[in-house]
Amino acid sequence: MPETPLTEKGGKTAIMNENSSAAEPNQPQRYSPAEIEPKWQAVWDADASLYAAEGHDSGKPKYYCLEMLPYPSGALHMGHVRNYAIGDALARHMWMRGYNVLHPMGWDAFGLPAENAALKNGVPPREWTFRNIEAMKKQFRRLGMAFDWSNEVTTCLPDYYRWNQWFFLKMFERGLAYRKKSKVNWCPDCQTVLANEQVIGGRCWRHEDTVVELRDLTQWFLRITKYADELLEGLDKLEGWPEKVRTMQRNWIGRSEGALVDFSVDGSAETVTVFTTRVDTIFGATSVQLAPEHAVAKAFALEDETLRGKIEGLLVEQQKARESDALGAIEKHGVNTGRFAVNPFNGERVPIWVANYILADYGTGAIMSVPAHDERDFEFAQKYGLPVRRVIAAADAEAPVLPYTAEEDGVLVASGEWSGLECAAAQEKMAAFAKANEFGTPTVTYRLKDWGVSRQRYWGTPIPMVYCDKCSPDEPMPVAESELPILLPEQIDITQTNGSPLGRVAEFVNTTCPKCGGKARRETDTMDTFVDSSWYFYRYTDAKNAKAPFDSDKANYWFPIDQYIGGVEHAILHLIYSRFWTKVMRDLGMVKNDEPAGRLFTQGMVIKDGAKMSKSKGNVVSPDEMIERYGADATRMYALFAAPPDRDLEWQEEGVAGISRFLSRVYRLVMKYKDVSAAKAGATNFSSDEGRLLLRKLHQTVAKITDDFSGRWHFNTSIASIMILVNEISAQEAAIDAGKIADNVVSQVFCFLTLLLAPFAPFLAAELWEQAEYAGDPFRITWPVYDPDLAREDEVEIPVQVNGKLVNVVKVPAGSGEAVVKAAAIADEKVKARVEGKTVVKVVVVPGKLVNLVVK
RNA sequence: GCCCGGAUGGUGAAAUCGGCAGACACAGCGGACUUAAAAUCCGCAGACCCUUAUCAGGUCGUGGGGGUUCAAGUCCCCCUCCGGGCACCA
Repeated sequence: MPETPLTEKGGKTAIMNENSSAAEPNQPQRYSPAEIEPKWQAVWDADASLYAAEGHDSGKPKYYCLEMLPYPSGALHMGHVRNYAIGDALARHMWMRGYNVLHPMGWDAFGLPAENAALKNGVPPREWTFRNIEAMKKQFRRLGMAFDWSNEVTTCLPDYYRWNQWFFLKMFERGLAYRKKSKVNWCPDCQTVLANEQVIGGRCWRHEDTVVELRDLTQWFLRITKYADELLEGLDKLEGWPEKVRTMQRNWIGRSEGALVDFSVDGSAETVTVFTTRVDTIFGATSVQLAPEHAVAKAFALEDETLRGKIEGLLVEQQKARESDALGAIEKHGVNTGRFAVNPFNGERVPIWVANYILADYGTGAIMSVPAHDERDFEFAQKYGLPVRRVIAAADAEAPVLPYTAEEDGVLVASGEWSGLECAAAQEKMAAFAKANEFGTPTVTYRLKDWGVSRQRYWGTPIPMVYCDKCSPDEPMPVAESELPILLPEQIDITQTNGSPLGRVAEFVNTTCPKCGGKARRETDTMDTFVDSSWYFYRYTDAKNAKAPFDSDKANYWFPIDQYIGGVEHAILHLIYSRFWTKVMRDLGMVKNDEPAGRLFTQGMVIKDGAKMSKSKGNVVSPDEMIERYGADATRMYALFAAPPDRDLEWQEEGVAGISRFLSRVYRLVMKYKDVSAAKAGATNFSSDEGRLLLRKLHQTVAKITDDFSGRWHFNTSIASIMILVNEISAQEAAIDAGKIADNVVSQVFCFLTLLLAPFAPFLAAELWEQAEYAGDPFRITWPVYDPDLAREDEVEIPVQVNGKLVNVVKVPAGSGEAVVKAAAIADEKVKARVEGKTVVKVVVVPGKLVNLVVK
């Protein structure tokens, strides 16, 4: 290849001017992602086995690298690009490190947008969904994502959702799936019920502006609360998960230890059971407060028309506050029922009130009010003139005695036989006493509620239950396992929006009773789509299994997921459901692991002009546009370079252009020296200082990037270090041209450079690998091995400080001991000048780091 | 109110274990090449002061205040602001 400066510069200019890449002979080609990328895309697409996971007998250690599966909305957005660029770099790196990698992809394909699109455009949901899947798969391929498509999972296919139904039946058998009437969240936009986890700040998770209503409906629930303690305790062991996510889940589960205490209702057979975390303050209880919906409150209301009206008023206030997410700010109102409850500890009669701030669905829906030691109770007591009675001594005897003491800890007073006990001890003993005397018990409550999975929508998994008119019209009966899948009818009219669309499909609804063979109706609600995503990653290990959700041996080989990557928006939703599902599957004997993922990484958002990209803000940057202009390699590499992966990333197109320029420089350099491959990456010899320098920088870069992959994941600095290496190569270009650097050094430099680039810019790496005629597939070649001897510096620069201020930098041989470093520092002219006329009090020498002279 | 993050040049950021603050880029400025522009290549670049054509030198500087230390972006205490989660949860 001709290497005259003339052709290098002049030739290149000419080509750029003509905007043509069809280089004339003797003229170097320029970097053209538009040509390289489709070429390699075709090669990779042609061989489905290329990124397929190997069998259990591969002899390699396994590595399950997983990114959260996308919803097929129609097009990938930058958040996807970032998410999958991180996962793909990791997967490719692990392949290169010799692991058997599972890196699958699928589609979270059920859901409301498909129905909405159908309503809007008249396209059947299935057609809309598959059209989108095709478009997005194309984008994935364009981006060069190394997914194992042989294990693709599409949740809206009967092959998949039949197992949702199967799991549902298993859960029903074990009492983990049940039906009950309760207050549920209703999104008027979605026209369906939502789980608690899908209500964020009182609003729908899909409709930020839509306030969720509460409705009384009979719904299917999954008993996630059975696992509440295990879900909570398991968090302590999930050290590979972000602390933030663990905290969010802890808050969500909301475990609270306390006691139940029965107050009998004076002159009635009724009992009011209160939940309290502070049973030690019970001698300070001056009233009992009931939620407006409490059964006892309702019973009182039946006897008293006026009271009923007032209680209903309180309920309305509470519901309004709930719906507008203003429960915390509600003005406390209450009504005295005129009835009394008896405190079982001291036999005292205290008035029973109904209050608007007491929630029916937390604890028992009833509390004992202790105004002296609870701020809310104090506020209420002040308003209605209820007595305030202190039962915990002030820590400071000198402290003025205020009505509301706020003491939370100390010694009990005015509490009968319990006086003198420390609060903590009293809590334990009093709860035990209550239990022994059968008027209470220690207990634990949770904020976590069972997972409501019924959706009054069409595009989802049919719930495999039937109701027989004859046998038991209100009792659901499971369909036989052999009947599965209960197919979702495809040709249906969904233009009516009220009620479950399936209810209008006679051929779906009408069936026969599994018990009596008579007429029966199918359940017409479908399952929450979060059911689909709760176990999809197990299906990836055995996606074509027609006899079971997956083979246990296969799942046990791959699980737990070694690295799971996705957005933090699923910290509670998807990630708590999947943990639950894994525990259920474990208890069914299907898997051995307790947790689905050993390590979780939540990447930051992609923002533009300081705000999350959204259509309404008009700040959306399309990945296609970026690929069009700069190529897929530059686009994904920028997504990794612009910020560390866990932080938000501000998208700046100039930055993508910068990465593209960098890749052009790499391309030019590798192409220029590709013929210096005679020696290939063999033994190294130091023919010159320049060669040694270059080799040192190379091995330092290998060390740095290898380290980043194994823990820190600061790929922005990995890429920066490749840039530094390339800058060094550029700086040594003249030396290479002058023959001062041995061919085998040059060869190793370019060979390793290509490999280091491979996880970040796979298309370019593949092209350069081929151009330089290196052997094998670069993505299966061993990751470059760092040689500490080559990476070691001969000389190090040691900053010298005087009284902590930098004065100069001295050079000493690497590994110099304290005495040498100190001598060099003291001998330095600048240091001498600074120290002159003063006394050196102390010399701090940190070998390899710095010297600090303390002078007076 | 409680809990978890975060704040570093014009911008994105780096500094991994307490040891040269600002690596690497983007934008900018200057230069080379060019009739010219684009592209490319080379160089400059925290703020301020002194000098002032330089060369060189000095002071300050990682949201604010205090502390520990020979040495603090990093550790400790207090505070401000921003993002996120939970919230009359008894």
